[in-house]
Amino acid sequence: MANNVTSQDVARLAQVSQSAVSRTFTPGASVSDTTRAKVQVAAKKLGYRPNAIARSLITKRSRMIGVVISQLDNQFYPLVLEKLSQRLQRDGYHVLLFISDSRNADGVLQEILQYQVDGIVMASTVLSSVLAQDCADAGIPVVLFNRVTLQAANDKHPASGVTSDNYHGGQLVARHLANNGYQKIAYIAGLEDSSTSMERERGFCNGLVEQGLRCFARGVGNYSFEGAQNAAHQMFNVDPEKRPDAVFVGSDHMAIAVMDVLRCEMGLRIPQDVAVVGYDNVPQAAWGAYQLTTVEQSIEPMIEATVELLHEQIDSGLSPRSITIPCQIIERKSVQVLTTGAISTPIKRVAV
Amino acid sequence: MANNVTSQDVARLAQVSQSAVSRTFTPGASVSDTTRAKVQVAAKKLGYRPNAIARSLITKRSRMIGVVISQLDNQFYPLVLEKLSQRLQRDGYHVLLFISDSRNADGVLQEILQYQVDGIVMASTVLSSVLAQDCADAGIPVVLFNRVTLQAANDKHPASGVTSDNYHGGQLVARHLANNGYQKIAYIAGLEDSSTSMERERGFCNGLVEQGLRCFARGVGNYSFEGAQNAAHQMFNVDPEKRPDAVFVGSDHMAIAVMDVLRCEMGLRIPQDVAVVGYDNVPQAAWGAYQLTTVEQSIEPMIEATVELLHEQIDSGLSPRSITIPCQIIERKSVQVLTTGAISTPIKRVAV
DNA sequence: AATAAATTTGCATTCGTATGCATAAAATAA
DNA sequence: TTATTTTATGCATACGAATGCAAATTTATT
Repeated sequence: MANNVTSQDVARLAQVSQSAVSRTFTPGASVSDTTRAKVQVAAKKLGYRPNAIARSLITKRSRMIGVVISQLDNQFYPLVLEKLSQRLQRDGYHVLLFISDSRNADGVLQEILQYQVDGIVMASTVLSSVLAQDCADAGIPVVLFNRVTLQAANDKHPASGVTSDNYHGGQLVARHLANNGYQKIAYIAGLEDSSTSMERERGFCNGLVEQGLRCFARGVGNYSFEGAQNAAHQMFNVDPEKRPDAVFVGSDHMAIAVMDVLRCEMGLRIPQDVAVVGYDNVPQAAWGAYQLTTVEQSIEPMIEATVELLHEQIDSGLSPRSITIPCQIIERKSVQVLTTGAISTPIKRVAV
Repeated sequence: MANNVTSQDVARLAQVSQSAVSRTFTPGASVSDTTRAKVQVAAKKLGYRPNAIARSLITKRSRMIGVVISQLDNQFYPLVLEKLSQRLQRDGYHVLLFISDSRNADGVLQEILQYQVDGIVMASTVLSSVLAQDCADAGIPVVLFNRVTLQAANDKHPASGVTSDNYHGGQLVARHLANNGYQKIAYIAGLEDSSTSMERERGFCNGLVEQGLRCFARGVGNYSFEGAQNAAHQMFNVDPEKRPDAVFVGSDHMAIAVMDVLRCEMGLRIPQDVAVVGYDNVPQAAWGAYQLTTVEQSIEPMIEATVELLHEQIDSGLSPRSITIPCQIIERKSVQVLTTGAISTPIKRVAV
């Protein structure tokens, strides 16, 4: 923080008032061309750079958005962060980053609030929704990214939210697997209490029922690599006939862990022995070694919606609302596709 | 930015002066226990939260560190960001994030400077070192992460830097491959003008010479997935005898792209037909499908050094300096290891 | 109990910029 | 040319917290 030259200094050199300097750097303010020119010359000569801190103090706008995120090991989130940051930069906002972690969550969020951020994006499944509530109560616009507030009871200050259509995504997977003849279809959940995982599972199970099936087995991976490995072990370390012939995993990140366990540790072939479907469509899902069929969560429209909601609340003072982004299945090679034309009723799949 | 209650409000309610309120929230300031208690009660009642913006204005310390980063698709960088952010949070600093991208780099960096950050960490290979110079000239401590300033000429304001021992890393790879009997050893570079890629290549080539070999082929992947795929195509789409039997790739991210091309598109086996070695040791390198032998860049010590350098410059006003972190080879299964005991001279490897 | 020393406290000012208000200058209309 | 409107400019103040200084209070010393 070593920028010493102030608008006063520039004013002195340019022989104008400090107001004039301020006005040349404030878009839309009233300054004559001659004055502006004088100021700009002086400013350049001194290397003047307006002090955003001082500006924030008086305008009560910091032009900073607090972004709370975690699980950066799941490639989906770095990508979100990248796009979101670039998108906000385009609008002249900057990202004050906070990597959440169950321990310090509360404390550091308080610190973020001290920085008078104009809004907050919470893209952390781990974070309790109580914190989101705190911010909303403090009058700061909050947008939940990829998650949803659970408690509808205390709806005095609800938060905005953007999610993909998790229910429908799960449903699509159920149909896809059932339509391709799989019968013993399992689910590996993410975090038990996360809205994403719950919705995906609900859509998935209902989808199965719709196809005359039911969920054959269920594990929990907590959205972590290790969690998914454990779940895979538990689920597949059983008699072959009690083993699922397909598994829907709550995120690509976990699905890849599952595939590694299945192939490298248990010698199973994908998709011949087991089909695997993920969720997110992270770049790794397309990698040659995995070729994972998955449900795409389109980052761009989700970001776009997030920024729109932020603006609605910051600039227009509108009420919070939720936006759901449609999703679609991306078919790759981790599911074996029946070639016998259109199928209406499930067909018994036999060992290959 | 909707926190309306100020230290004045608290002072009024607690029946003390504004100074007293300020002092209760300033560690080490002189306040009696009774006053502090009164203030804390009032503050809690009003939901008071000190305004970090106002504080920064007067203390001339924003407690924000600007972090400039790019290539978040390469898992190494999200991990760096995560660790760095958490480490800075521990010290009461916050991260103002800037995703760089060749186009807007200059403009947005100026904006970051306006926010009076106390220091800047540049972890973007893409960014021109001119910008680093600009910051240093502005008197703001800069630490280059995983790169080094090229121009030693204008050493009036050098920047600090943290790198792994890239030269030695390259050398280790050369020895490892040569010692295991590989003879036609190639290199796929990252960005041609990045210090990391240059140093790794220099160490690698010298290491080969040391073993009586020379670099058999060379490609450029620019640290991108697509770049690496192209480089692999060019390098391996040739007569089998003109094909390398081992390739050192400038980053794991690229190495994985190369492996996919080699295996899925060209039907080559790793390590039987071609050995592959990467750099970084990202989590994916350990994934079952890749099992990539690589050079580890230890993130933790690199972050630790980065924070140390920042503190040196911010708090103690010391001069910039550079720190090099040692690295080591992590052996996995993408290189075939000779089992014939210790080897002093290169041994001709025959087709398996 | 009286004095000296140490600790609290409040007053007033400061940080760097934005902005309402009144005045001065320029542009337009009569 | 004069009157009227429009546009520029500077002055003074505000934003919210931190801090040097002096006065007031408490504590320690004799």
